[in-house]
Amino acid sequence: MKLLKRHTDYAIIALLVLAKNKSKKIFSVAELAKTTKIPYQFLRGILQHLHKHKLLKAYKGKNGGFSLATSLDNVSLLSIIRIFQGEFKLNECLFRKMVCPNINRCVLRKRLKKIESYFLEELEKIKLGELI
Amino acid sequence: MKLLKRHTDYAIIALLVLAKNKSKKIFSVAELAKTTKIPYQFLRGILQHLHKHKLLKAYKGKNGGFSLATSLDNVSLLSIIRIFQGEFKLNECLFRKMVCPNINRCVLRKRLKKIESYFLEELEKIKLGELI
DNA sequence: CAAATTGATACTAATATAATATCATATTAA
DNA sequence: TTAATATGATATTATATTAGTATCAATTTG
Repeated sequence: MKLLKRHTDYAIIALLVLAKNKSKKIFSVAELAKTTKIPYQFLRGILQHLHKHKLLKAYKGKNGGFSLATSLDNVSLLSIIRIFQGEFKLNECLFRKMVCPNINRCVLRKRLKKIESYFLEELEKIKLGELI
Repeated sequence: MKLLKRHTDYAIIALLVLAKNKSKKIFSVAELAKTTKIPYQFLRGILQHLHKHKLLKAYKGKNGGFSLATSLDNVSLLSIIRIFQGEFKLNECLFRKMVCPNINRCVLRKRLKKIESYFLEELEKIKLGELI
């Protein structure tokens, strides 16, 4: 079972290309699609998402495109995952409340929550800046 | 993003019912489906899977059914997840080798592998026996 | 004003998950 | 012995998620 979706993968690849070419600054989707070999329309959607989440600046019109809005040292792997995959939920459908009528007391839920928390903390620690 | 599939959930529910009714021992799929409200055919497939993986004994013919093949103290949450979901893969499609031509040296992969390992170890520690 | 670019959104395709149906085989009890 | 009742195996269908495409509107710039 894959824990990372293609969206997440592509987003990181695109962000790293932007970070590696600081001199150029603004890339159009077409340029990025070409250098990364990510399907143009798909990549467009991804970059628009990153823009909505303030990770990219967008420039409309001729010679427009996207540029990094922040240093990747401040951007965690987890933050990208969250944008494209939402939260990881480990105890989501377990038992559908049959076993644990009282959620607060349920030992299992607590343990799962703890595992989940560690997982998220570690993914938060990984910054994209380290990958350039 | 849900990390547990319905199969896993249902499997655990069924196993717990079997463990809670030690006196009865053998349950048919029909009985289990009724008490757990899990769709009959779906549950059948799940129990057949658990049988294949030696967690259940199967009895064909009239008055047949399934019984626990082992104490749930020996059965981890992870083992059930593995049966129905396969392995969790955290670094599966990350970068499609663009960033890391040398897998062995890649720092990111090592870190992801470590997170993954902790995750699996903790899920292995949780035994279904504790949930009865 | 024309060309190039993103914004928004609707659509299609592929894959994975969930659920159902059915025929074959084995067992048991009347 | 045989009819009823189970599971074994497997094929099929339905639904949801993920992946990818298309398009029109709005904006910018030369």
